Amino acid sequence: MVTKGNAFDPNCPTRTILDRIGDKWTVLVVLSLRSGPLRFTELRDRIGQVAPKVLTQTLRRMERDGLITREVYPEIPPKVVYTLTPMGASLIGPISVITDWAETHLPAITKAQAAYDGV
Amino acid sequence: MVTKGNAFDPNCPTRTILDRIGDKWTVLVVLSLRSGPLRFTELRDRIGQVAPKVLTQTLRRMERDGLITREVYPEIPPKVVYTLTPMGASLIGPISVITDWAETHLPAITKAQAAYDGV
DNA sequence: CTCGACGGTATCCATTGGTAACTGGCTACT
DNA sequence: AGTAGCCAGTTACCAATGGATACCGTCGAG
Repeated sequence: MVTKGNAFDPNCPTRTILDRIGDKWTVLVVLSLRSGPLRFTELRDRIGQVAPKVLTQTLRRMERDGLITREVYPEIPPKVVYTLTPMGASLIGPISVITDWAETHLPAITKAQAAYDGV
Repeated sequence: MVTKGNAFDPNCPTRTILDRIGDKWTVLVVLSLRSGPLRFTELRDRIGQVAPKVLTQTLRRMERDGLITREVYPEIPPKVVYTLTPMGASLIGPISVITDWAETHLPAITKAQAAYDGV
């Protein structure tokens, strides 16, 4: 019944992960780093409208979770390079499944919303 | 190739969906309704520590998105039944991919966190 | 001597997530 | 008669989070 590693358990493993996946920027960082390491500002530019504070938070959390590595080159001007770890890269597949679903169903969702709001 | 329906576009379809998937309770609702329709309190009990206000918000949003249907029986005491739509049910697959990933990698993540915090 | 590159902080405000208490109509118990 | 309880929420309120804007230090270039 229900799930194995039970999503309904407050201490549930899955919840922890979903909080990451669901995070607005984590997914974008993973996709951005897919084709190779990037520096802070490169990520910033690539992702778009993300505040530096928020990007920093996201990257720190991802580093803590072992999804990316952060390498600092003590040069001037500073250089920091972010790279996907193998575990981080392994997220690309699952993420793609979700984005595919999203692209497939978005028209239906938009339609449903319009219908609901119209009523 | 980056994405098609580009996740970096602020008006991106994928972002809209990820906001739902990432929502703390939506996933739990989908999984709860997987095996059949449920009433409000049944959902509440099944999911656990969710405040009624928050559950209501979640359900309304899901209804608007066309993921569930809400049927009201004007009885006393009231009866409201929530059911997955076909579109809602089609989310089970993608969600499972994520939860599988989560269960597989959780040990590694926990370890990474411990290592990071230890430093 | 001022400017810009880089990788961030500091400060502040708005939105959201969440808690606790209450509603209303009816029935069942005492 | 009074009281308690069921269901499906709502209301009022508070804390945490997300995000915009501005600023920092160090250095070389002009």
